Amino acid sequence: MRLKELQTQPGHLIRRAQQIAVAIFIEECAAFDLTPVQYAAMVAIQENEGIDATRLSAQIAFDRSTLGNVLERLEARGFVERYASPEDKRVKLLRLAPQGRSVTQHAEEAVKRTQERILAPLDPAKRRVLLDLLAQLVEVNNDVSRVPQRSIA
Amino acid sequence: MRLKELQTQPGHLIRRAQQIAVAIFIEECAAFDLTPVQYAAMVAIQENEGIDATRLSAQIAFDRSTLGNVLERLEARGFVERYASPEDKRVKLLRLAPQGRSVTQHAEEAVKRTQERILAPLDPAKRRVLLDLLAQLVEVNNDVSRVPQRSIA
DNA sequence: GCCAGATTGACAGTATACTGAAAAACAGTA
DNA sequence: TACTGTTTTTCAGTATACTGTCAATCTGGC
Repeated sequence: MRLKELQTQPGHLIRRAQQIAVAIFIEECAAFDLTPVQYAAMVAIQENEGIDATRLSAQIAFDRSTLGNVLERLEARGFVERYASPEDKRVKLLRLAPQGRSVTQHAEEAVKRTQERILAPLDPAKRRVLLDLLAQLVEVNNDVSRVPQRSIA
Repeated sequence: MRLKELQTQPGHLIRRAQQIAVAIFIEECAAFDLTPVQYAAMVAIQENEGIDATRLSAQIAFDRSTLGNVLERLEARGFVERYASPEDKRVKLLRLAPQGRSVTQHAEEAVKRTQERILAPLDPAKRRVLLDLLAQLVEVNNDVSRVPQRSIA
């Protein structure tokens, strides 16, 4: 395949879009030193206090192993607390520490700006179309990536 | 922000799409043990024999540090050769080894299948729209990510 | 010819993202 | 109760992706 052709393929365009989306996020959230993944994890934990890591990974579509490292860093920074489940000794439950709640709240504006900047090149009608198409693509292919889908109790 | 809302934002959808696109690529190209990045690098080197790593990184929108590691692995597998430039002692030039040419050629069908599978959830009209919108988004935001744009001689 | 600034490749460090394996703990059944 | 199979976490290993830094080298202006 020619390079020119490869650059018009969905794989390449999606990879570039991801690079750009992350770069904008890091830029906007520099004051909080947060990554997209860390922010999503904290939002999900806040809404599901006492969730365990496996179920959390399904909620935000992370690889389970990756999430372990993310949580370790968030715990080290005092944003997330892990505590043993009283019912199941294998499980560690998750909740936001006060600092984590504070950071998540203060970063919200920056996250909103991030999402706007990602779509800025498109007019409003096209933005809706793009989000709609991406949502379809992700939903139908949902079971392709390793992310667990099962038992989101 | 609510988790439900976050999951409809471009950042999340693009990240999921990237996870899915890579997973499909790895699956389709399992016989060749190639990643999307490695394949793109070899296609670009094949078309630009004697290119150096910095210019290559601009062609395929890689971070230069990342590309160094990718090339190291490709060289170790005997797919790519690095040789000193006769004109500039700082520079190492790149070319495909015979094995690299062979693998690139044989993987082409699998790569095409990959791109089709990524877009499979959408009907042909929507596929064109999605690719068009992503291309716009990527082009306008091209200078956001760290990837070098300059001096694509 | 010489020097200041730029370029190139390499390196160390951090953060996703995945595979595969292992140990601990659990649940259901015989 | 003992056994089997599953679940949960953790670990080691690999591959992008980025930041920042460094030494070697090149280039342009003097």
